[in-house]
Amino acid sequence: MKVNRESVVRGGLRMLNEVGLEQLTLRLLGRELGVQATAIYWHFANKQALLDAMATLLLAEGAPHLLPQKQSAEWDVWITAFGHGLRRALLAYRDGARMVAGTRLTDKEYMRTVERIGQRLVESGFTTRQAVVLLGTVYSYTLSFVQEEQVVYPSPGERSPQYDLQQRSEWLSREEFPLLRQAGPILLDRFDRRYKEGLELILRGAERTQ
Amino acid sequence: MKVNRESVVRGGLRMLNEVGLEQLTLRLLGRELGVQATAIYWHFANKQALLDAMATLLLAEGAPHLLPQKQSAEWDVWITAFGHGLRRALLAYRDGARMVAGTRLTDKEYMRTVERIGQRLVESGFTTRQAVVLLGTVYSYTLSFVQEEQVVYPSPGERSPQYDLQQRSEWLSREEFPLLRQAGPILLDRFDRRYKEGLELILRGAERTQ
DNA sequence: CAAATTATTGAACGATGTTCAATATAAAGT
DNA sequence: ACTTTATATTGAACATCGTTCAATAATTTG
Repeated sequence: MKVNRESVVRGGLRMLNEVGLEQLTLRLLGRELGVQATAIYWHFANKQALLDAMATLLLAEGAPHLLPQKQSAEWDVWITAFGHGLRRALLAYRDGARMVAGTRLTDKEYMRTVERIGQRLVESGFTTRQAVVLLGTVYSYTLSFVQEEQVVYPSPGERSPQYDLQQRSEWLSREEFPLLRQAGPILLDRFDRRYKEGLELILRGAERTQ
Repeated sequence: MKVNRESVVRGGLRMLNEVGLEQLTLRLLGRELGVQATAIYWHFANKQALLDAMATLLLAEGAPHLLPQKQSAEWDVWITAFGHGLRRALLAYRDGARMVAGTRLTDKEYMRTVERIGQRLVESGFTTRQAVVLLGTVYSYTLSFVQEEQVVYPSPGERSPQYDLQQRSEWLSREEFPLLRQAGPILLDRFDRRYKEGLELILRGAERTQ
């Protein structure tokens, strides 16, 4: 078999979804591609470089969904689309958020999109600094949120048995942790809803600087 | 030499600061403690359990600084103290944020503090859900922010040569990325300032729900 | 002082990322 | 068509890692 940079990256993402980041080894990927593991080193300097490329492709694939339907939309619609689009892109692959968190981007596809959103913010009256801070805050929030989310839901829909709600409730005594006890369902269920609410918090904060 | 759970955890954090998460091996830690690596397995089921304990201690050490000076302070002062205190705790150890991001807490010390802050929020008029969402958003934002920060500054004060500002500017052409080009200094310098501004964004958003 | 518990050792295992010379495959030059 | 060069893959090997486990030491208990 013969491979190239792109087929290795795509195979990497395919295997990532099947076995997760921890179990994604070069030997496994080689077998998937019908090639020895060492052949990958012809296309990538090391495993980290491959992970960088995988993260870059993940974001590039998601980039189109980071923009709102109507280009004429208000700036807050742009930010909302950015946040939800980014989350969706990260959720598209198992351990997507953890992978992206540890990588350096090597591609400009995603950057072009961020540039557009930033420029839209500046058009709306934000200073460059305010726009960068706002985008950075949404990015950080989203990346970390999805990292947590993917610990509870390794693959979309299938919940890890590690995070049992019942068990958590028993561990936190009613007397000492009345609030955190109620927090369980909020933190571990309905991630969609909580993500939206956190994003709205940032959004409403930005409304006041704009 | 004889060790116990605590001396292993403290030694682990000491070595973490010296060599970073990647280079922190059980053999190295064993040598530091004057013991074979396998002796650690008497005190911890596996490496992840040790990392969990290390993360737990990191947060427990930082817990006192998550509270404001005056208990009578307004709720926004409590949130600010929580954010900055958490960031400070994560920065206290090399790769602190990355370590905490991948662990499950096993101790209640940190939780007690979060419980208090949450209760303070409820006293101030937030619903339980609003308080949990607010705290969760600040937590996510901070964890991810510091993860980025620690890539650029692996140890406090010493900047990684990987993230050269000059180099970044050259990579991003002036025509295509006018905004992201200006974003460089904002994103890679003065992390203190940018963190504060991002936190204020969340804070001001919360003011409107309260 | 003996028995039982607690803790450490040292050898070993399987797996991983990575290196490197040898070799095969494809492209380019004559 | 044949040779040369560039591109890509192989297979063996290495060092290191987390981890297991029986043997042994150190400590506590009866």
